[in-house]
Amino acid sequence: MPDKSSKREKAQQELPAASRRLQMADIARMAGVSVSTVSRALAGSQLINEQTRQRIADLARSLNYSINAGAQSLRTRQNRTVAVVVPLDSATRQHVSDPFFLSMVGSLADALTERGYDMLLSRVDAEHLDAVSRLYDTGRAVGIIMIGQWLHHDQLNAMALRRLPVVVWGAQLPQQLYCTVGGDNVLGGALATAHLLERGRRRIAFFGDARFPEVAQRLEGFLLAHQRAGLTVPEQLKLSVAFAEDSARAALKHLLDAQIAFDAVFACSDLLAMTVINGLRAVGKRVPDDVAVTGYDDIELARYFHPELSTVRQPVVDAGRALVDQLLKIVAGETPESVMLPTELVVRATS
Amino acid sequence: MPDKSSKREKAQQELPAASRRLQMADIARMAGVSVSTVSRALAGSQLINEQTRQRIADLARSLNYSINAGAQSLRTRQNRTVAVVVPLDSATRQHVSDPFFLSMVGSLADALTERGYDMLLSRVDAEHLDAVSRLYDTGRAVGIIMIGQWLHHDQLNAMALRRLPVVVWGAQLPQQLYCTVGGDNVLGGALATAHLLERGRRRIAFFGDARFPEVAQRLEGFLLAHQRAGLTVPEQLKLSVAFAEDSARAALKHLLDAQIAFDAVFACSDLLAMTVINGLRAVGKRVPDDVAVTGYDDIELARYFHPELSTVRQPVVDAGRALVDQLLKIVAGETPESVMLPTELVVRATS
DNA sequence: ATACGACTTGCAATCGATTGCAATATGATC
DNA sequence: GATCATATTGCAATCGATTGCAAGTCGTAT
Repeated sequence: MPDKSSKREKAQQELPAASRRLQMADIARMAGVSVSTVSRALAGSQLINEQTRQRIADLARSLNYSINAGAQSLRTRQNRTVAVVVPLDSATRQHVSDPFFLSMVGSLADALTERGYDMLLSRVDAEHLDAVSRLYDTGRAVGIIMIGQWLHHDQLNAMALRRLPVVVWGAQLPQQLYCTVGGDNVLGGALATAHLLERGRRRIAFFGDARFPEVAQRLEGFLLAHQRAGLTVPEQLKLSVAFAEDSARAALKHLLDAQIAFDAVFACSDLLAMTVINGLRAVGKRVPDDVAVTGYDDIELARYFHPELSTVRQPVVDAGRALVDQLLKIVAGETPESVMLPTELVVRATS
Repeated sequence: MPDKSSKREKAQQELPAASRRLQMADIARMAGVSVSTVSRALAGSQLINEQTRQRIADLARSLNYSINAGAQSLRTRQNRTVAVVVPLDSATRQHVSDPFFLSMVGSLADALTERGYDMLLSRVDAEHLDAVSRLYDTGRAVGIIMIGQWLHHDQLNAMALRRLPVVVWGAQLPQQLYCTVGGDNVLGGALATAHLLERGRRRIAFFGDARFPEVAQRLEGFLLAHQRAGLTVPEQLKLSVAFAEDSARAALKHLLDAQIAFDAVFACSDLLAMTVINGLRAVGKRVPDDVAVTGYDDIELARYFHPELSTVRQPVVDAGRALVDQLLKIVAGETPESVMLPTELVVRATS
């Protein structure tokens, strides 16, 4: 090759070949063919002679060569990466470490792996949720799965309007432009409540922060079950409790201090339920004899708890699959419906 | 522009501009400057007139434009993504769902976010661990963090030989070519054991699978503590227990059925410990009165357990930071030492 | 009026792959 | 032996950005 080379990009040439990342041109040179042929061979094109193809494939494998993802996706305009976003609460500066969300991440990782997708995991400040779109705008991911809609209904709608491929784990809301996958929270709330009522409990305290859509729906189910039983719920028993340990402890303390009678607690997460049970135990109340408690989520450790926790199961594995399925549909240009997954009550020992 | 255009790539032009992903050329056209200028403006180059820069930046922001990551990393040969790998056990076809690993993922996500890196999360079949290198070979990630070395010491060494930037959460081993970050397992094992001995326990059962390097070291500490106290451990009390619930249950059943006396259990994970405690309770043994139990990891739920679990804390947050730090050093061309993080005993109610 | 330097901006090559079309080799057909 | 269809392979443009160098503008000193 004559002096067509410029002195522009110099670093490359001077490095010892060994320490450079292998690229298609290297394979081509070693195989004595052109880059096009290597590209086609590795893509399994019919155009390439079977022997050549095999030879190139073997060579590439033996050298541990793999195609540069950036270059490939640049040229083909596609990639196989999905962004999963776990919003973190900047207000409390605390990381969303609820085991339920973590297990959802695990389930998503599996579902994506099954389908040959990679997962880009981001924690994003819930206040700057729009930063999420960057993951898509930069072409890093073909779509976004958000775990938890929290208080961000409007922002999510805005994102959907911008035509961002996004699916959200959460509740279905009226006026919702984005696709959600979630459990049947009304049913879940109703099931747990009806169960407690059936057990003869009449003063069931609700522990949850109804600003969150999912919790609001569970509250709705809670009230519905009472209504069906011809009962009304005193305001005192509807406690606004954040998904945080001290919040649950404070609420329990409030009930006890104010001497508000209650014989059951419907907690909106298993962690809340466990905190409540431990708090009750600390003041000498027995579970479920004095107070029955149900949780929500059915995290793995609910079975390990003592007494084993009665709870409403969220189908994490199905959820992971469904979230991925719906997202891929959106990516494929469809506009899939939101999905509501079946929810079931798991009665164990705390109720 | 004259007829220099070919009919090759046609899709692009015909699409309504709205549905196409915005690119630098669009911004350039709208701002009435060249692509180079936009590139420099967005990169904050001093070469660009401040007003122009501001104008372009505003335009880009208002249009929600962000630079295509693939093209950028192709050109600059760098990117800000780290792959985190959670091996999954293909033998049992079971997903590694231990809360400890999940919380490590969370901690890594935080540590990476702090440093402006994205996290690519993969679950990889432990049998085909070499697939991991693909994440690097394809240029998708600048380096790899493996959570758990399991039984793959040799494969990890091989990867290090291939000069893959990789850091592993696990134990330091002799002849180790890769960088690890881990707790002081020998110390951890010794601390818990010494504590149980101090409490007057003399027949402590060890629950763990010593094929795993970390567990082997905990066993070493376990034996060391006995030795220091002038005691020896009967073989019967060293039980090989996998990180799985049924395995723990079976081991406990074996102890009881064979009427092997024991007054304490040192379990190599909190999940194991909880399983043991529940099993003991099922047969009417009291914890810690009849049998004291300590776990390992100090997962968040250890505090929620009843009785609250005594355990050896693994510093998950520091671990995340350290793993990231070491990896970035490797990426920067250094060859950092392995890190051993401090380990402490947390005495709660089960011992 | 000319020249020179300081600022700004644009041109065009480049990153590592993919792919339409042209080019070549091979064998079959007449 | 010339022609043509078929099977393989290579050339060169392209994806969306970055960046060295050239070129342009403007003010001012000569």
